[in-house]
Amino acid sequence: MKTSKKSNYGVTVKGKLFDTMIAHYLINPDMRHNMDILAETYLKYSPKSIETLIGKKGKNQISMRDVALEEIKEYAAEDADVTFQLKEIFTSELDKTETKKLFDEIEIPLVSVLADMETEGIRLDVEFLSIMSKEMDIEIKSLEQKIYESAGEKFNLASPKQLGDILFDKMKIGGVKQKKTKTGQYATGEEVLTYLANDNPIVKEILDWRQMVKLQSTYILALPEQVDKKTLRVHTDYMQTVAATGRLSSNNPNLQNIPIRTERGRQIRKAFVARDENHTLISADYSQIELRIIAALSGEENMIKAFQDGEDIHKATAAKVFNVPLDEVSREQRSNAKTVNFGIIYGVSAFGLSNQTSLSRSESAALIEAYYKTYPRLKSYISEQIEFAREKGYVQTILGRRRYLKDINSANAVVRSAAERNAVNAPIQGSAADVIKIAMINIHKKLKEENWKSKMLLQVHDELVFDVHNDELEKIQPMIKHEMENAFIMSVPLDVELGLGKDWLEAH
DNA sequence: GTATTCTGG
DNA sequence: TTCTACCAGAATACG
Repeated sequence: MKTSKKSNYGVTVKGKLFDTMIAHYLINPDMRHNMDILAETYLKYSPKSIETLIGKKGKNQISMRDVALEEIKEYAAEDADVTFQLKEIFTSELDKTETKKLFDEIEIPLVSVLADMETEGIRLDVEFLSIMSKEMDIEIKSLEQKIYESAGEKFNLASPKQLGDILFDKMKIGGVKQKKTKTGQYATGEEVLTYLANDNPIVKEILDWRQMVKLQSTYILALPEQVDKKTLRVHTDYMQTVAATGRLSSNNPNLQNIPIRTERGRQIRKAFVARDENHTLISADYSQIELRIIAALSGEENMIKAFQDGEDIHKATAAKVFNVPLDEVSREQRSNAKTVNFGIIYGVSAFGLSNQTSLSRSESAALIEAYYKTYPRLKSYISEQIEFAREKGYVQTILGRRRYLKDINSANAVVRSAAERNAVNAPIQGSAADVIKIAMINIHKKLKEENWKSKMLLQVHDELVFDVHNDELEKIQPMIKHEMENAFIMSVPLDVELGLGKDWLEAH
């Protein structure tokens, strides 16, 4: 959402909406959707660019309100004309691609839902982050000392190039043959360093340093700068036409990648708090939504039954694949089954699986074979998706959202395989996006029509975060759960887990 | 502007 | 024989 339905000047847009970017996003999500490109592509016409009026992006760019009316006139009229011409074309294209319903009933209603969420924003405990920042600074400085001492010199730790030269040319860590990036310098990514962590203590220190600097620069220092002066809250911008699968994306700031996986990182979530002492955050999370969708779409009875019986799906998978009783599944077996379950969604290969687990390539191949024996319909579903893509040139979600795969018949095996993985992944990821969008629209409607005080604040792909007035705490929980679990009925039940707390860490 | 790295689902 | 997981955004270095 670049433009919000409610402007900051008290004007509320009414009536039927049509948005050429959203329309084109449904017609072909992989392409660009800005008006200039659309006009060139569909009207063979290059409109007067906005930059000729306000200058290029940057500090010298002026505001449209400072441009003379006479100059604006031509631009504005052309803008309206081009938009209208595109609308005529896209209306028939939506019909042709059978995405009209998706447009009218999901994407367009979602516009005002997102506008309200963006306008609402979420409160940030700036004081908390400031304390965290000071503690982090001390740890970072101390690690830098240690690292420079071990390296025998000072250098720019943030430069992967300099770091690679120090570690591999000077210190000879891990022997002579080291992985290089495509530009020829040493690879120093997380994967490489973790592999070498036991060779020299400096490696672990660098990993720690990297993590802390990341947290400091991307979150702890950056988030407080994004607090709005008027509302004292952070207002993310949801992009509705960026992710080719149908997901939303979030920026300025991105609130869809706030840390959670490491202990140090997840502390940052304590900074996202309820609006005041009369409110509580509720986080509502779809449990395993993508696996449930692939189970339903494939009609794989063994997997469907596991979900219907409310089993731990990774454990249940392990029991079947390794042929052991449910209560004798080891931690490692469950972990490996979990990796394959996720791998299926991404288009698993023996190589990829062996990279993600401690298994060798042949063990991985054997595991995948046992997996398909357990869930035979999954294997045929994957083949059917690829076959569908080859014939039609696209795949689709449960709501008919399309993704075109131009490389599906490519002679280049690498390119073709990537398209085949997309043929499997896009309907799964995209259908999950469809489901949560339906839930968001329905919940937003209820909150408005029934005059709830509580607000929906955030969406993180399979999670919704609400700022709930304490008076409504008991009543809202079953409502949220019901709306999310019944957004789209399939042969597999959807399951939503709720959590509450004064901050996002406690709620999640 | 591109490459690398790392954060999330 | 090779070397790939799917979808994003942000910070930083470097040419």
